[in-house]
Amino acid sequence: NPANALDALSQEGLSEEPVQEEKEMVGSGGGATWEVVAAAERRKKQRRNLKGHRKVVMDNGRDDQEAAEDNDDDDNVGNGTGGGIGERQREHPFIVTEPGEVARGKKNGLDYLFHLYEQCRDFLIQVQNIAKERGEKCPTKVTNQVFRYAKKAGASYINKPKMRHYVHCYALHCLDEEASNGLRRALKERGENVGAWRQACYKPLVAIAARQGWDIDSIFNAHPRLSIWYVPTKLRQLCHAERNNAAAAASSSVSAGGDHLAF
Amino acid sequence: NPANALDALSQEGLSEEPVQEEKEMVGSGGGATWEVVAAAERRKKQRRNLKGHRKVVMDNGRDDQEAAEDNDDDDNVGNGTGGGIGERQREHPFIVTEPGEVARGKKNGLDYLFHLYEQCRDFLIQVQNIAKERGEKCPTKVTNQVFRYAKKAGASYINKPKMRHYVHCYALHCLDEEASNGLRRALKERGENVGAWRQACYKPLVAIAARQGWDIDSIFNAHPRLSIWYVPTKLRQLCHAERNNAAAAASSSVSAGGDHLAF
DNA sequence: AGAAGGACCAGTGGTCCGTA
DNA sequence: AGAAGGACCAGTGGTCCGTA
Repeated sequence: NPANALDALSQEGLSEEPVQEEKEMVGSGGGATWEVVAAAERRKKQRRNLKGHRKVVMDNGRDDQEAAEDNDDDDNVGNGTGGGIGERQREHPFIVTEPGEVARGKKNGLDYLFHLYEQCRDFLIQVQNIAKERGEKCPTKVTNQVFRYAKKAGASYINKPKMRHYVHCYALHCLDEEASNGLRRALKERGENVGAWRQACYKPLVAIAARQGWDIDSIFNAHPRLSIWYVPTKLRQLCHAERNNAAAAASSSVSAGGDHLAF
Repeated sequence: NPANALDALSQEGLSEEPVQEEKEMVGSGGGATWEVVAAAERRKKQRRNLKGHRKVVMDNGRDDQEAAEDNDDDDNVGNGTGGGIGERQREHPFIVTEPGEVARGKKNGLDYLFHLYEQCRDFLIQVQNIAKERGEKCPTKVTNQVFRYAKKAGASYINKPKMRHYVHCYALHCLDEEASNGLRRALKERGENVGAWRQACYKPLVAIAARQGWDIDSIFNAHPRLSIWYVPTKLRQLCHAERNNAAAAASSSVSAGGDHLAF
């Protein structure tokens, strides 16, 4: 039985491919299935490399176009970026905290991270209400439109790349809070960084999917707070790869050991 | 009580706006609500006019890129474009036919139109099955991907603008086949063209929506064959406008005549 | 004049990679 | 080295308008 896709998570960077190529990939433990994905990825990268370097557009002034709509009430309940007006700092990085623990220093904790997901949900509900009033198409997910709305409403600390990056961590928090809490305590104790915690969140999620017929989409959709988030690509790929591994294991145990039972 | 939005359907081209501007608009019967939409539309048109004329790219040869995948079984059950190989004609135009009636001459009938919707559904199901097998995102609606798949599978007579154009006609056929059949017979008897029939399909649909709390999205979603189609913009707008009219009528009858009953 | 559909365009989902 | 997020890009939903 080859290394399964989950174990491959801890092997990133060990492939023959340049390290950069394998980032966020599911790993090659599954064999042919993942070669296809990896090949598509390579082609994409190549296309990109044919183009010039990224344009850099900086505008240090305020965007006056919608300044009037800004809402300066900062209901950022994490440590945020402090009170510096007009400094436009980044948010403080996350650290692994236990449930209930407040991050000290220029850091934000994981309860704060999960709180951001709840805030996005509130913004979605507002966007939905406006759409319904106007008789317009009503989003069922947290879309670009919702992120734009959040920004206009003053929640400049919410952005799409960040929220998408940690969706599966929030999923575990929603689907099995006990497991999520345990994982946080364990990773904190080991002194791991946020990236390691984030990686570690995949495994219990795939285990949940295994118990529910591998249908990660319906698992997301069945949970009221989770259903508004797109299933992350990598989580979907992991579930698929593991389902194939499980099926292969089952069928080989039938053809090898199963004979004794069947006849 | 001003002309309601549905009656306004038969008034297209009577507005003070240039005729072209009002095409596919809901009508101005509703007042302020529709002024906003019309204004947005005008701005859009203006933006477009600032740009140059459309580029014209013609390639009269075959697109060899995916010729190998072509499927020459023509299961077009309508009159289609006949057997001319490599002629690349358009489909014959639709005419208003009664249920069961086959169009004669270079025309296609409405049963054939509805059959195209069923074919799209079959193509969607195939795309969904492939996506599930591969563990990829699985579309729930007839998307660009499905139209592309249909074309590759040889159904070159299916295209997005056509299918979107008549979605609400198919909706009526799904939701109230009796009413749909009656409308077809009536419009045929009056010698109306397809455009007139298409316009006439809106009214009974809005009446259905009225009976179901004006929620056209949930009406579509509740029907297994209809749920795979996006609700057409104009139908959504008509339902919204009529809901507002109905609410206004109800509230004015409360404030005017309702007094007698309430006190 | 009525109709079919190639082609366009604004804004999407997805995430890379220059930045701090 | 680890992380936050501006910015990019391929492919979408929507439908106009040059064409037959």
